[in-house]
Amino acid sequence: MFKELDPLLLSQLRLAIMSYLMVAREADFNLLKEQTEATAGNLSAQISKLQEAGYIEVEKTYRNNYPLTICRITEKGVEAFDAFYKDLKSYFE
Amino acid sequence: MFKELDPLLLSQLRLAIMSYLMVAREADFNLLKEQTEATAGNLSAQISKLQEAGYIEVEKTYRNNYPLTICRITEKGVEAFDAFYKDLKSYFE
DNA sequence: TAAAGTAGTTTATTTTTTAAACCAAATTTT
DNA sequence: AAAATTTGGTTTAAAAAATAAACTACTTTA
Repeated sequence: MFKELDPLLLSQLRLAIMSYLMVAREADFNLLKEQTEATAGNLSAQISKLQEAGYIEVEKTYRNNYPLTICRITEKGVEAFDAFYKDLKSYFE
Repeated sequence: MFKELDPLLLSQLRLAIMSYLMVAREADFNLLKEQTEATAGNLSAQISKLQEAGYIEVEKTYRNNYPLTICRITEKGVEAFDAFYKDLKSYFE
């Protein structure tokens, strides 16, 4: 009847991060912060969870002498997002 | 960019309950338990939350000497479900 | 009448979320 | 050139949510 929904994507902020990355493919911390309107702490925490799950990869580097965190969606992340969308459909006929 | 998602519906079990009631309009406790494959405790807790929010109305009665809990979706519940679906779309283009 | 089943509710543990505090380095102000 | 502020985050800790397990109350069966 109802499909299991990936709990990692059943979260507004993590879904927004993934949704943005599905299109943009990569984004730095501040861009994600602007796009999702999240607080830095919450964003940092949710990025870590997506990274641990292997849905995104995170590169920590520097730009103009400031730390720069770049997030990229992985193939696994794309698959999880697509599956989530498909599973979600079972809840709306 | 991304719409706020009703936290009450951003829960697998509550969404399943509401999804079922969107079609069936009403269901008793055991039917919901079967349809959603939830444990009784979890179902009881989530029904209470949906009731408190006014998304469903709950009638406690008896049938064949056993307690019978009937859940019905309200107009507010229908609106919330429709709005949730609409808002969710912003995450999938 | 004791055991088992039905229909739930309550309790309590675990997980999640999220705001607030913190850190290190860079920049600006005085 | 200190002191204060800003940037780009991370860590912590308190609050909220999810859920399994225990419990209640009544009924049926053996």
